[in-house]
Amino acid sequence: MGDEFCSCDIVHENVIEMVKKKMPQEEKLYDLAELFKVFGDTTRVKIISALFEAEMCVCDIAELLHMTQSAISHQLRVLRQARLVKHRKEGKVVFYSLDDEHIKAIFNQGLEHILEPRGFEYAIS
Amino acid sequence: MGDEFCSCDIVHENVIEMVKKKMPQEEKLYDLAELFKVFGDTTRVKIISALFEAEMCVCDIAELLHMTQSAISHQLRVLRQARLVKHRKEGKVVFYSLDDEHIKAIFNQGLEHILEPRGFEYAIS
DNA sequence: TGTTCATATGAACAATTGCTCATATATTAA
DNA sequence: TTAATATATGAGCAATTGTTCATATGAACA
Repeated sequence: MGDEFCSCDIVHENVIEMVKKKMPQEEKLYDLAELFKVFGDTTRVKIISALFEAEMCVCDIAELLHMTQSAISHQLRVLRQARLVKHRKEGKVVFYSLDDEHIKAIFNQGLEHILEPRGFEYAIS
Repeated sequence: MGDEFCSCDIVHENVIEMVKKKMPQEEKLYDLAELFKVFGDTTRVKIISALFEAEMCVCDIAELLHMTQSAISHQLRVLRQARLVKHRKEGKVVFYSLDDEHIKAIFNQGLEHILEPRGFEYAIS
């Protein structure tokens, strides 16, 4: 009532209060969204999927995905900043690999969801 | 060598071939990225986090998050299309709730990752 | 029927994002 | 040092995204 965000009168104040108390800190939810954002790009998912199988250098990944070295390097930077990949230098060549087991877990959970026999369509038309 | 995407000579063909064979279908990876993309927005994460606690109507969510009814409604549409939320009508009021258990799983995996005592910073600066 | 109200939706706009291109950095070898 | 090469990075641009605003839809009720 008289609220500046919603003109509705039907507001369940008790529910809102309860949820407000139970919800994680705003900052935590922000960080969570930032993490998922990193996974929310086809190129990055492909890179992660590739590194899931083997350590690879920038050049290998570019060739594998048929993309430019620059594009791959830019995305690897994002993955590095999110600490999802590690890198190891060997002369001029930089080898990338997955940083930890969490990625596999998150990744596989997502895959299960996708593969569920429910006729999903993520068309954001 | 002579590749159109990378000017490097150091390409590990055997690794690339191996990875290429093992990687999931391109389409699956695309769908996976689309799923994560839905989780990759603060507003949507907040909505999911709220519905994690209780079923709520559009108006409740708008008030809880201090956002307009329109903004919330638009985001609920995205969540609906990704089949992450269900809705139930009761007169003029539409109640939303989480669609299934997978969300909790994916969500919590992400939180664990975030909460790991490693000094994470997802600053995409 | 017409009015009220909860929600949905289309258009427009600003902010963000992912790529390309050019160039910088860093390492190796001559 | 200079040349060659693997990777990194900044600027610019097109495409995408999230919000606002105005309006449409649909349900309850006088």
